[in-house]
Amino acid sequence: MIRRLSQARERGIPEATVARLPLYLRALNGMAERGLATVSSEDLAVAAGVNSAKLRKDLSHLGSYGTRGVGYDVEYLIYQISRELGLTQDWAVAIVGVGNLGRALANYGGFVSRGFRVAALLDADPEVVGDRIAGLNVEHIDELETVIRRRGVSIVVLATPAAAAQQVADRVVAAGITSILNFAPVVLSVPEGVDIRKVDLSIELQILAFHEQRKTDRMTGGPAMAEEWPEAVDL
Amino acid sequence: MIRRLSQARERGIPEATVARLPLYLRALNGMAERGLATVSSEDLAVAAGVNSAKLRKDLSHLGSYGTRGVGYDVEYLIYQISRELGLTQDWAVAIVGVGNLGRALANYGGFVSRGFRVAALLDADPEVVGDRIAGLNVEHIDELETVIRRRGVSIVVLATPAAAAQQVADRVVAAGITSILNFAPVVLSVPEGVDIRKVDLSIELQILAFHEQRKTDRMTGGPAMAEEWPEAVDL
DNA sequence: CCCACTTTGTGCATCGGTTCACAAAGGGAC
DNA sequence: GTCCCTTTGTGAACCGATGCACAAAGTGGG
Repeated sequence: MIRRLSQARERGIPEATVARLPLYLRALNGMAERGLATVSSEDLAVAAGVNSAKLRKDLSHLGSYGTRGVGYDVEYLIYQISRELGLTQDWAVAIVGVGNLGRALANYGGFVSRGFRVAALLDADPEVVGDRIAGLNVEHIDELETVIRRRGVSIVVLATPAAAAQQVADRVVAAGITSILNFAPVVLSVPEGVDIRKVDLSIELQILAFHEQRKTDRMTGGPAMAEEWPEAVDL
Repeated sequence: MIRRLSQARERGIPEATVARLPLYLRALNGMAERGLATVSSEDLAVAAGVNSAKLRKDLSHLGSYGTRGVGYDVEYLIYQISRELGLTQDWAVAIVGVGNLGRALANYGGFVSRGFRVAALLDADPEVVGDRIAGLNVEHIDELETVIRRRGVSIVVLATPAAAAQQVADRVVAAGITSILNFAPVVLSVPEGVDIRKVDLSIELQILAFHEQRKTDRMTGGPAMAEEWPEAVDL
């Protein structure tokens, strides 16, 4: 018996591929809205901003969903990617920390794109507890464990000050959460098995600055070449 | 003549290393505040959440700044990394799009950590133009080119709706900007030589969902294994 | 001055990811 | 049915990044 499906599906999609699937999904949704029925790897690759060989290899990790000579069925591919990413179920998300950023996240519409639902907002500041934001009541951080349990929260977004993040992380992990999106500028330490993704504005800016500096250096003929430590520290 | 410095500094720090330098810098700043004079690669690596061999290799790309048997001088290393990242000069940043997110960014203190200064806020909505946010006047997007030129803006943060992002990107590029931090959920197309970094909440959540699903699948004995396309589309 | 100990810097093996380039597969015309 | 055209799926070469493991370099004690 020749197994036609799932030659490459014995559990294990490369991390780099997983990170691109949401991109493909977004491009596909745009195409579906514009009424396209099928799309070639070339066109989809352009829309997603990657090269077509990479796109095909990525999709091949999910299964063999294209038709040679034709391309991919847009709706079908949307379904397959959504399923693979786990977006056919809906995920209850709790946001901890309702400062400027937390508020922005709560109100961010596209964030509830598909599959995600903000189920709770929590904060430690009695000043904001009770406020109504994006149709939700802000609850006190003391309710954290209860809220997670009662509302089936499985993903927590940390938008707290840096100083509070580790402490909150410990509590949500203790409450059984294994997926955290961290906006606080700290390195969180969590037990194995807990996934953390980090978004850090400051780091992104610094990376840009590095490249920007290099670009302007090039124009002005390189850096001062022997820019030394201001004090008299000789190597 | 044996060149003692810059064996490995002939222009070209790996991208992966650049992305970690800000992490090291943050950890080092914390240590400097606590009064530490020197630090070993092992300790710094733990603080930054990486492994020590990687840390040493990263630092070796900047030069040979450690002392065997001792470690690294905290202040000196802070200076070297800052210089390499271009943080010894200050960068004027403009934020375009003053919705919830733009506001949060403008107010985000740690963002002006060192070297960055929000020099302008711009928006297309006459409703918000003129508002005072984080000590700055919100200006109309028509002023974009003027503001960039007059205030020496070299990094632009896009926090506009998805639909407006490409158009704004075209304008800032035309105005000479080559570094963009994009928060809008679109793939921007820009000429070669322009650096774009993208922050996308929705994508991060989807990646988390993927892993979360996999974890729960494992517990319940794998996915339904032959979960098919709902309609009668036979492969 | 010498020895024991610490810690850096790096050569090397390895791994994961990207890209090329092409055989295999399907569609459509005649 | 046959031929030609399009497009997928993938083997294989390549490239950058990671991690091990150790020699080289420095410190401090006696």
